[in-house]
Order: sequence, then structure tokens, then C-alpha cells
Amino acid sequence: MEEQVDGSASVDADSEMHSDELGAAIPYRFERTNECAELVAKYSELADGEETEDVVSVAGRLMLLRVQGKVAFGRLVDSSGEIQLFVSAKVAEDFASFSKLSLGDWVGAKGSVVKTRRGELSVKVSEWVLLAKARRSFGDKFHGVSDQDLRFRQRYLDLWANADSRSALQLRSRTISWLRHSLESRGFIEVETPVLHPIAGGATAKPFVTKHNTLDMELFLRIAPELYLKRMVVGGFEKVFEIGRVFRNEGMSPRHNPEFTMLELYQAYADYSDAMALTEELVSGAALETCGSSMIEYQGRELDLTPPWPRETMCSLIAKYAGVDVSPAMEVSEIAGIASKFGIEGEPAWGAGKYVLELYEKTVESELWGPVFVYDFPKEVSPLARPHRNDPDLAERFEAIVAGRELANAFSELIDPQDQRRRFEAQAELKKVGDEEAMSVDEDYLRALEYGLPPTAGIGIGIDRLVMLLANQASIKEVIAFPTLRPEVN
RNA sequence: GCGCCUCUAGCUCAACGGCAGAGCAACGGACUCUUAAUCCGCAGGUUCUGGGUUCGAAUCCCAGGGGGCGCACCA
Repeated sequence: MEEQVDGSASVDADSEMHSDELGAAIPYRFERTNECAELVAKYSELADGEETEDVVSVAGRLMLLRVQGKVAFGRLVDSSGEIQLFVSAKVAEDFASFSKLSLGDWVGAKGSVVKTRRGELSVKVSEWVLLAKARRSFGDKFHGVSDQDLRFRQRYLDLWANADSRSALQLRSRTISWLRHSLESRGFIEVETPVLHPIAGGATAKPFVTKHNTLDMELFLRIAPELYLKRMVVGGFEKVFEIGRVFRNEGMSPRHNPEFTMLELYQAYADYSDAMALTEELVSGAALETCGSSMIEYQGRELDLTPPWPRETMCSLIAKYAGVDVSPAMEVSEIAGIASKFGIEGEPAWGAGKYVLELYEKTVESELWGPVFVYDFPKEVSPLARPHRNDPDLAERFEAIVAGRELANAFSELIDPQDQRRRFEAQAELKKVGDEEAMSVDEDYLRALEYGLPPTAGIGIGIDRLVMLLANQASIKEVIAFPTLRPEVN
């Protein structure tokens, strides 16, 4: 019997054949000789009406069907592209059944490559086989699916109906693949570090909490792989990277999903200047690879990713956009007075560095389009970054701002275990007074540092945001196959 | 979490206080070169849910739910 998943009327009656009969008729494999796009490229020179003797097999989903008496035209879509099926009652086996196929059915077809009189490259079908029945009907064949809720809740519908949705995810795959190969060719090796962390570290963010039953212990889904990757460097892996999912229990928006993909890389003997050079090479290279140019357009605005990118210190930007000279070396009361003029009301735990960051975020960040490296962050708000070689109140840290948002965060890594302990303790103090995102003291990580971390540069790049940029997508949901949604209620 | 917008047939949308409709899909039929084919026929509804106002509610009001955008938080 046919299965009615939710009792909706959209399931076809399957009047011809019951589901189990249909299932028995479906072959276990299908020998395909060519993808659609291959054929389209190979036979582009065929003249209108020209027929070849070349027999091919194609497979895919039937997206359009025009039956015209004793001849039918179907649009077959596979993951490479599409090609027309030309089916004639004179030539094809079981023409009658073919003409009764529904949109959305999967078929495999064998036949010769021809170009129709009207100039459409086609496979002139001699044999065909049903590979899957679409028991629920395809939507509007012209408008496809546009309801956002439906598109993301039943993403398979969106992917099947909307070529743009497919191409965004294909671009994602090419981007990650290129990054991986690019890093490998630079001598980096890919590693995998734990997703379950006993202490959520490496970033300031609220974690998801879970529990291991046998160990009877609380664990956190990682908010960053940072501290484990630096342990790898301590272990002698001089150039490492990881591309993986991280989880942050925070708000959702067109730029935020609770789980997202981060590229983090660590390079021994390098500093944040090297990291800037590598960041711009990786991002512009990915653009060149996926878009064919390092000059791209994002949401109607031009974006030139060609290196080198401008570099601006945080304090100089505040001077430029807010017109005030501030520094993390100032007395807290003084900078708090300046900040209050911009509507920033501080908290007792804030030092001057925190005020500098807040001023930057309030007055500068939204004005930047980029690409630009904003560098020299206050040390106070950069608990894992090494102090600036020329200024004890700053850290050698930068963020890459591209298309008005943070794309990468990087620093010369803090290598001194004693300093790291003090920074952790300062964070723990913040946590005590209610900052849920503040870090905890990670004794195991401190012990690793005591064995010696060489000078190291580290970079984190938000992969989803990079793909959004390259795919010209405004929402992070577009570049994640299955974005987080509220549960469906009946 | 707060604010604004939105939810009608499988899909895309009308109707905006007065008989719930169209196109596409599906189903039945005609048609030997179509391109969102065309033509004929048939069927399809808890108008997101629950209250309220009204002679009468898809439409107005209240509460709840889903989604979108903005703010906040963050990458």
C-alpha cells in the first residue's frame, strides 16, 4: 500500500500500480554513460535537425514534459545540468507510459544524440526506465518554490526546483575544496580535534551543554577548535588547519546559524603580519577560483578582494569615524566619559580596552565595507592574543572586514603560560560577575603552553560567510544545506 | 528576547467586511518538433490555530504558532 506520510492529499493515488509493485519494477542500478552537461558541451556544434548515431545513457529528474500525440519532449535534470529527452512512439519502448510520467519522476534513458529541428540538443530515447516515482506532486513548474519556510524546511524541494539554490551549495563545495588544497600546497596538514570539550574555550561565546553518561560528566560542544589546534603546534605540527563545525548558543540572524563552519589554521614561526598576507591570499584566491575574478559584486556593491588589502589600526579608525582620540592606556574614567557621549554605558568590570572596542563597534564597524584589516585590538578583549611588541595595552590581533562584516579573526598567538594564566583569570572574574561568554581557566591548556609554544600565527575564517560573499547570498541559510529551524508543529 | 511585516488548494498567487477563485501541478482525454507547448474535461479548501466583534470574517480585534526583516548578541 502507498504510504501517506502526513495524510495530505498531495500524494498521488498511484492508480496504475501499487507502491510495492512499483518498487519491484525499479532497477537496483542504472548504467549511465554521460552527464547532461557533458553532452551539451560535446555536441554544441550539431546543426538543427542533425542526428548522430552516438548512443548514450542519461539519468535524472524529469522537470518538464510536453506530450504531443505520438511524440514527447521532456527536460531531464541531473546534477551537472539538463538535456532534453525526445521520445517518439515510433522509436521508444513503452511510449504510452512515458507520456504519463509526472514531473519530478526520476528516469534513466538510452538513445542517440540528436538536435531537434527547432535546435534543442536531445537524447532520442529508444529505451527508458523509471528510477523513482514522485509520489508527491511537483510545485509550479515556472515559479518553483519560493516560500522561505518551505524552502528550508523541505530543502530537497528547493534544491530540486531552484537551480540557484543548488549552485550556492556547489560553490560552497568548490570553495572548501580549494581552501583545503591551497593550504595543503603551502605545507599545512589537516587535523581533527574534539567537538566535545570539557571546557568551552577558544572564543567568547555561550556554548551548548551536553552530558556523557558513562563518564557522568558535563561536556560542551566546541565554540572554537583554537586551543586544541595550538596543542597540536606544541606537539610539533608546525602548520595545521581544521575545517569544522562549531556551535554557539546565541541569536540567529541572516548572518548567524547556531552551528557554522570555521576554518582555523596555525602557522609556527609566523606573526599576525604573515597572517594578514595569508588571509588576503586565501580569500582572493577562493574568489578567483569560484567567481573567476578577485573583483566581485556583493548585493549590488562592488568588492575588490585583490591583495593587498588596506590596513588600519582600531584606534586610528575610531579617530577617523568618531573624531575622538582614545587608547586602551587611558584612565577608565576618562574614556568612559568619552564613550558615554556616544551612548555607551559601561559596566564596572570594563577596563579602557573594552571601551575602545565598544567605541569601535558603535562608531566604525557598520561604516566599513572593506576589504580592510582592522588591527591592534586592546589586549583586554583579546585573551588569547600575544601582547603587541611595541605597546603593552594592545594585542597583535586583527579582524578582516569584508562586505561590512567580520570575515576573519587572527592574531600572533599568546605563547607565555604565565601571561595566559593571568588572562584566563581575568576572564574568570568577568564570568563570576555575570558575563556568560567569558572564558574559564583551562589548566590543561596552560600545561601545554608550559611545554613550549613557538611564535605562532593563527587565523579563523568563517566559511559560511565567505561562501555567502562568493555566492552573492544575503542569508547564511542559503549556503547551509539544512539551516537550524524551529520544529514543525502540526 | 523585543519591534515591524507576513501566513489562502500540492506550488505561485487573487479576493481585503458580502457566494473562497485563477494559473501551474495532479487526474481523464485530443494532438508527430515542443521550449512555462496548446486545447477540452475533472477534481482539489480547518483561508496557520484558538477566541472575539459583526446580520455576515480569509478580510477587523485579541492571544498563540511558523517564517522574513530589523534591533540586541555574535562569526
